[in-house]
Amino acid sequence: MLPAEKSEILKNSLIFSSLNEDELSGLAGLAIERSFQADEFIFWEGDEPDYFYVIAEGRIKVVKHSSSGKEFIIAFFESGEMFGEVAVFEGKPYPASAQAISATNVLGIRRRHFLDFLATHPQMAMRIINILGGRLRDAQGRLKDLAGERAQQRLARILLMLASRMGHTIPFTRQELADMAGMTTETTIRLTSQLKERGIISSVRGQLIIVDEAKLRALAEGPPTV
Amino acid sequence: MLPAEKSEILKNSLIFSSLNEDELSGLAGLAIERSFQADEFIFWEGDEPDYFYVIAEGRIKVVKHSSSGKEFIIAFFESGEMFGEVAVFEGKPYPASAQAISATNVLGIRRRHFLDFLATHPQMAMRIINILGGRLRDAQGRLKDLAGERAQQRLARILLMLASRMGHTIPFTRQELADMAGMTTETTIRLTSQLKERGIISSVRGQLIIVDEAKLRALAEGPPTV
DNA sequence: CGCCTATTTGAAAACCGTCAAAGTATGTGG
DNA sequence: CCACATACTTTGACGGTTTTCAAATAGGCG
Repeated sequence: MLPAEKSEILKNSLIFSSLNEDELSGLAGLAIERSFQADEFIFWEGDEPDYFYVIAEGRIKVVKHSSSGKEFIIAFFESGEMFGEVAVFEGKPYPASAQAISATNVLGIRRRHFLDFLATHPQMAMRIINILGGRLRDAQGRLKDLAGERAQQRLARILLMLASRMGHTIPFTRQELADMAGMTTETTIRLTSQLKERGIISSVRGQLIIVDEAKLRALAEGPPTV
Repeated sequence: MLPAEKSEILKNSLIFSSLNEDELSGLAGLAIERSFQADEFIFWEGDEPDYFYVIAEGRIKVVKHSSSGKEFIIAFFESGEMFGEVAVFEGKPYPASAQAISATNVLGIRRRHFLDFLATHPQMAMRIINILGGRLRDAQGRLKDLAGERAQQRLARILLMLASRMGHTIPFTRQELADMAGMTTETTIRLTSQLKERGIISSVRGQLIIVDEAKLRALAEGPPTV
């Protein structure tokens, strides 16, 4: 891949879009390209955090496994987004694994290089703070949901969150939705079947379409007002 | 309160400890002091994020309420720690409420002042990034626990987390532990009773003492090896 | 067409929540 | 110093939501 292409990818990313050409090509010179097929792992929980990544193309999910082996999807990311950054900042092993959902190309930047870059680009640090803040807010909202809401509401909220990022067509299987909402595939199927009967969603194999967002939003808010 | 006292408090905080005297007194000049009694709220979820806070003395908890009114403790903080920062960085309403656990004094710094300060102190920004990264890692671990682990293991992990921060004597009621672990008070009591029978903890009203940390750690890892 | 994966359905059971009641520290006021 | 109020802890029974296990159906790709 040409350096100019790497620059272009970085320019299109959420974090680096504000950099000028010189800064971009400086970073691009440090970046390495890696490609993954669907289901391949970019890194595993516990690995040393040598790289932080920006997605050039494709989608990845960040997962953790419970002691019984059940998978939980902490987050998923698309092109332009970064991942693996928390471990890089702290210098501790990755707290979760990253796995490609579809064929994916990423740019990786070495921990050391990235930290040096950050130290010399204060506005970049502020941007990172904002992104981390947003992710923290998000995680805390999900914590509350998992602790206190019923499966029906958790699923509705996951669907709304996905819709706000990707539009009304949601390209995930029931199993993936289940792993995001912290429930079993069977439960997700039973709940989505209900939603289909009520005309709130429609679905085809491997994806789900939100038909009536207003009703879904009402469901997410609380139990059907008695 | 004298400016010098405010400086002293900031100097003892986790985030500002690396600042020099001039920087400290500059910040101290911007800080206001506020006091709260146990159970008073410092701010409510949804409030405008005018201030970010550093604890001078006391303990606070950050809570969210589920749609059914159940309380969930997202985090708690002691002297020297900061809270309310996520909202301040993003300029969006506080995502959770903050409530004093005991009599508490805090220093508040206005959003605008703090952002200005950050922009001119890059090493401070890096520190914030580290703290946010740590909190994010923590939140993600808890997400996985809530989604995939049994009540027994969740409780054990909460106790271990508290022990690592406060020592083996844990000054929380069963109800507070329940609100941290995402379960009911009754379930917490039943589980702690089992732990007491097995000699892993002892307890008096309002606090709990870890007697056998090794066994607790084994429990936290997974179901008792059959 | 056949295989693999995704979706669906059913029945039984487990875990934990809910509700109710009672016991036990702690502190306060008389 | 005792009595009472309050909050924390404990216990039991029951029920509901969700998981678990099992089996069948259906869609897409080579």
